[in-house]
Amino acid sequence: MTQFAFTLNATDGAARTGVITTPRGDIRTPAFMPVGTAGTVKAMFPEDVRATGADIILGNTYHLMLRPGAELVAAQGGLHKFMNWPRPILTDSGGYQVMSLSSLRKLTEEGVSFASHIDGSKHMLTPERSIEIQCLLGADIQMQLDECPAIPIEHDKASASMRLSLRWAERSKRAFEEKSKPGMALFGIVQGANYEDLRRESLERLMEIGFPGYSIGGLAVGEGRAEMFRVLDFTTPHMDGGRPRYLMGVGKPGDIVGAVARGVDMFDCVLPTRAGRHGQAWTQEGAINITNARFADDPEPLDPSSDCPASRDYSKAYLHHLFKAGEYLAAMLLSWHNLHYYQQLMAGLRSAISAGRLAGFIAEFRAATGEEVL
RNA sequence: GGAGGGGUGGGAGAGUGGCUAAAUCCAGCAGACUGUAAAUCUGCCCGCUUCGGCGUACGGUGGUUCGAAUCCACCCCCCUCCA
Repeated sequence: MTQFAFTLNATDGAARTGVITTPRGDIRTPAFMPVGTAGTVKAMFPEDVRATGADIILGNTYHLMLRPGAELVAAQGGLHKFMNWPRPILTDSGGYQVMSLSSLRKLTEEGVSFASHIDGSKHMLTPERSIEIQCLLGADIQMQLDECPAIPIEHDKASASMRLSLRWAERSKRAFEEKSKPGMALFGIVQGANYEDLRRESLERLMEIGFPGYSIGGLAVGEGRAEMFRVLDFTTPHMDGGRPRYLMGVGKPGDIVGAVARGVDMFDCVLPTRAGRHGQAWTQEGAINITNARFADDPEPLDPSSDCPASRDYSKAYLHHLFKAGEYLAAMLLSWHNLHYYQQLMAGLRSAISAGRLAGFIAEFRAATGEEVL
């Protein structure tokens, strides 16, 4: 049986391209992973997600725990079968909800106690329970439970939070060794806000514990692009070069390009789907909002040269109309287009790194989109 | 012809003497969204503005009053019922 493994194929400066192999299929890196929190990449059919070029998608421990329940998903044959996505799935541990649902939870050494945002019922998420749920779901790549604090945060608070996440990393690994099946992988998550000493301490301790991949958490949480890149600059050079590096929750296209240049291999973000549902589309010329009045009579598609039907076969005027009319197809087409744009961007990055021309690729990206990649 | 009801900002529709440039919803115009409580949220939405304000406004005209979308008179228009 295929085990979890990471193979580097080429590097260009700090940037790398390679393949993560898993029993459910390969993941080409740098990889963008669409987010399918509640067992669906919103407004997308799984086959269309695949057609955009996605090798792996995300699921979420907290949301699937509440509804429909991890045991139910397991009884239905696991998340892959349940949602008809046979390829790799990475699950977040619920750590992000520690931040996004901070008003609905209590944090203790033991874990996080959530009051369900759906019905108020109480749910205790410990590192052990989070891993148990991720194993019940059948996630191929799992995340340790962590605390994801927003930036800015004082050094002493960031330090205490990071050390809690480290203790949870150890507990998560023990639970994973007990519950997981062959071929599954557990990633540790580097925390420490925007403090170099804390990021270094977190990383060194995690590498002592030992994981098959390392996530960088707690970024894109209010610090801004330049500060995020500054944190990456003093973090990725110290990471295990033989393991995949996953920048959690990132990001905008320019964020991804800059992070790839700094040696990150994996990304996930709700932006292409969420912003797509809200009318924002990324194009070769940068981001546009299709609901703007200027597109009402624009007969051009988002990208006539694309091989994505959503980008190629529908005019901006039609997409504009669908949004104005509140039609479901509006969200579907723009989610599809954006996911395709992101996957094309990743494919472009991979081939540029393979060819040793990443700098040129970035220069072209900056010139075309006006994005500051720094 | 008679009786009754009503005319408020692009639309619907509150408001019956000062707290009203006028609730609320919709439409419109922009913006935001980063390990998804999001098909969501925020701002603008009479004109001008140096964003502090200023000027005009609730069918029309004329009154009452310190003050009127709100009270009075007449006129115009719409709806319902009766003939």
